[in-house]
Amino acid sequence: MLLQGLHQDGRRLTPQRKRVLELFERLGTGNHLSAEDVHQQLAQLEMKVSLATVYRTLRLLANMGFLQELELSEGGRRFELSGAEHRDHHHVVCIRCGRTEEFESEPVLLAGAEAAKGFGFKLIESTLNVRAICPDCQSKAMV
Amino acid sequence: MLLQGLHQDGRRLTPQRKRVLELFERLGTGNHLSAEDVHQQLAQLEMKVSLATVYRTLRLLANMGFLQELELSEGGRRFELSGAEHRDHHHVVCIRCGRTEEFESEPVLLAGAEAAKGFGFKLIESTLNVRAICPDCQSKAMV
DNA sequence: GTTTGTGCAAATTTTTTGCATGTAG
DNA sequence: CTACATGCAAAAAATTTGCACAAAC
Repeated sequence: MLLQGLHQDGRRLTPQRKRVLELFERLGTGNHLSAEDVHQQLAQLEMKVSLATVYRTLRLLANMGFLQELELSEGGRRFELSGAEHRDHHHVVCIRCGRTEEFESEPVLLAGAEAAKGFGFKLIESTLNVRAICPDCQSKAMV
Repeated sequence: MLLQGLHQDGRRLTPQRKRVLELFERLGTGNHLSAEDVHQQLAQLEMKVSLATVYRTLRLLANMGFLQELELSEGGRRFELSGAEHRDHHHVVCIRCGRTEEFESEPVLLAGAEAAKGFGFKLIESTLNVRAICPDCQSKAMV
């Protein structure tokens, strides 16, 4: 899968690229790694990859859709494996307590795909973020 | 509003903080500014604020909820005004160059509202984030 | 063999911080 | 008055890049 994607664009499958992707797969979804994290984790596994290459590889894998770039809070961008579970799922988040519920919606995906197409963009994925207040927080006193 | 929020935490309303927030309000929707952008725009308006203070202020305003940090752009974080006047518009973001297009979609809003309702949440706003690759970046080499 | 990729170190870009001075409350 | 905030410049992070060498195809 990685191999085909690479060859399709005249790119090469190197040990470094395999290592980076394998690291994410080994950790599973839900792990948010910065470039520095990836570099250090690989070093600990005796599979050194230079930091510059980590950066280049993260960008490559994200562009190819294997990884997903996340919102960066403090200190750098983070990436996670884009697994089926987290793809195209949407979130309802309580802005008070952070409680999060997930849902799916075909119309939303469709709208996202059409919007991308309308601007000439190549779609990767779309996520709807609904900011709301959960039942518990609604019944609590306003601050 | 800004004043109250600040005083509540023992903070002060300075001209600099007012200027940064006013800049976002003046530009209105559809503006995703990096710290550097804010700094330059204010300079052009003869309302200089040091870059260090811009960074400090963006973080403050985002924490207070006046600004919202956006996901996914190369070369720095971006902020936009959050609030009733500018809610419910969606973004198509190029994951490589950060180019962002906005759009609206009734079905998306509907889906968000229904999802919130389904979980018993009280809706505040919803934003669809579409990750994609823009035409320019599709044609550029990746290394 | 080509052509692409890597490592290294240096260069850039982005963000934070220490400190003296200024100022809102 | 007295915290808190600003500006400046320097420091620290984060990311990119030039180039010689290595290696995938």
